[in-house]
Amino acid sequence: MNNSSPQTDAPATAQEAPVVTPAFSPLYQQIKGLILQSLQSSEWKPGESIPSEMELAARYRVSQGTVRKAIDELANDHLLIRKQGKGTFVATHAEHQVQYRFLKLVPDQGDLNTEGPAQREIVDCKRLRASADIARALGLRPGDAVLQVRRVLSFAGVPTILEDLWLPGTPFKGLTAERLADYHGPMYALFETEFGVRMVRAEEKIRAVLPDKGQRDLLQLPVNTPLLSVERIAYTYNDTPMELRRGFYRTDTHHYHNALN
Amino acid sequence: MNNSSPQTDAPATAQEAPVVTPAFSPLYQQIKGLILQSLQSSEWKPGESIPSEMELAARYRVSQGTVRKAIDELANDHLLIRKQGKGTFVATHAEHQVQYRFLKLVPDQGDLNTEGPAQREIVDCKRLRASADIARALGLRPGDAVLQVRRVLSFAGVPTILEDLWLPGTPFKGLTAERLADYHGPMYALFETEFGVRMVRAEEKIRAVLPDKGQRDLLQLPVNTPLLSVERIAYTYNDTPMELRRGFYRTDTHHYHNALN
DNA sequence: CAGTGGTCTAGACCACACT
DNA sequence: GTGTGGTCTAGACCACTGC
Repeated sequence: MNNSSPQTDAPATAQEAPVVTPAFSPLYQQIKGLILQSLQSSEWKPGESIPSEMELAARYRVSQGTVRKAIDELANDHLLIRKQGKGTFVATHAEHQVQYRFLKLVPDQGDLNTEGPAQREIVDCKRLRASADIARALGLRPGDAVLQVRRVLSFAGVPTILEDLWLPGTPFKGLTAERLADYHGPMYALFETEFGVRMVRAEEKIRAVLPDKGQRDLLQLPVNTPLLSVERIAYTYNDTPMELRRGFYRTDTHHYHNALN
Repeated sequence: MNNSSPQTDAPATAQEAPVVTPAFSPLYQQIKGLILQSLQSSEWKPGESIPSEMELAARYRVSQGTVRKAIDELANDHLLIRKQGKGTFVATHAEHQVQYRFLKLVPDQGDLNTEGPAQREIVDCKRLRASADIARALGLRPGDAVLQVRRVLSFAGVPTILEDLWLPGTPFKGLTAERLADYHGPMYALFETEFGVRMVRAEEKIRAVLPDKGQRDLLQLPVNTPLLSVERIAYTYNDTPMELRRGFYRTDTHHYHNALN
């Protein structure tokens, strides 16, 4: 736990030794790493509280302030949630607060509350072998088993989002259209509780496209209606990609909202 | 500076007295507010260093740790930039690090470095009276003077972005097409140095649209090419809107990149 | 009331940049 | 070396929650 041999140290005899050895990791970063390990190994599960700052300080033999700084960063990354007077909890996609953390489509008038919950329809759900680009996105090899899901989300009865998504077959063994349809709540919450896969961050590439006939029909669109194409890769711990999602959003009544800070 | 009369206190005799008085503002938040005032009043200008933590602690009669926490938050908001060993500096849009902080369009292959800088062409720049929607967005009254700018950005010679932007007339008195064309560097950097207006955050509404003929010609597009419509409102201190920008992005060679945390 | 996170302080020491 | 921000500690007290 001291700095004489931090994890990031490179052996002095390494083949391609770096010119400088920037390796220095503060104690609180190391603590952060240890907490992260406990989260990954499900020692503390989503929704549960983790030990108090004092307990963790004793466990890791550091001061409370150091644990605090580690937790601060994890809370900032939305991996933990602090609740004054109650404790620190493992974040979960099931909470209403963060229900739509990754969905940035909002109605032009009103907000998600006035609009009410989305109606979901699973169009398709099947296992198949990963094509080259799917495999690359998910860090798999072409031909590996993946699960493909297609669904439509409607707001106030109007089909608004068409999504295709691909999941690696191994971690999601046993996921079926029925289980998806039966589950009421965010899809990422189901992934957490049923498969122990927690999505912690994502990246999106957004384009304007014209839908093909199949997409147009599913969304009941007139011809020449441009759609927002949103390609998302969602990551679990360790920057491991766990989902590729290609969404097509109607933007005549909704828009993609983004805050730039 | 004590909590007996924080800024957020509400008079007990207020007409619509809240049921609870949550008014409690930590010391470091008050310090943050004081630093913010100095930034607004240009006591410290963009690019300059602010006093050291010890000096500020003495000035505000608090401990260094309290000042540190205030600065931490301001650095997180990108209002200040900390440089170990050198000092803390007022953030500026002129630095290469944050040059394109608000532009999320990136090339499909390579990155901004391989692509090189954008070519800019000012198509139009004129003063006019604000329409109802422009006025609403900028917090003005319809008929107030505004500056309207239209420009095209090209990458590797290919027109890629068409932007219309509106600025409130008063703060930007003296801005002309010539000054815009002559200035080499980010537009927001010019706003800082020439008009003392620093943009600190922005919000964007993104849609997929089909361009009209005028837009199509300026971007030299074939018919039926959908574009990304990006409507941005940029704010300076105190959440004061200072710019409305309507951008149209080609997304056949580029995409809008967004990180979800 | 006890237990939790949140704030504030004071002091020591480390890493980095300049001179 | 000196001054800057960055880390770590230890202790005191405050605010919120639930018993």
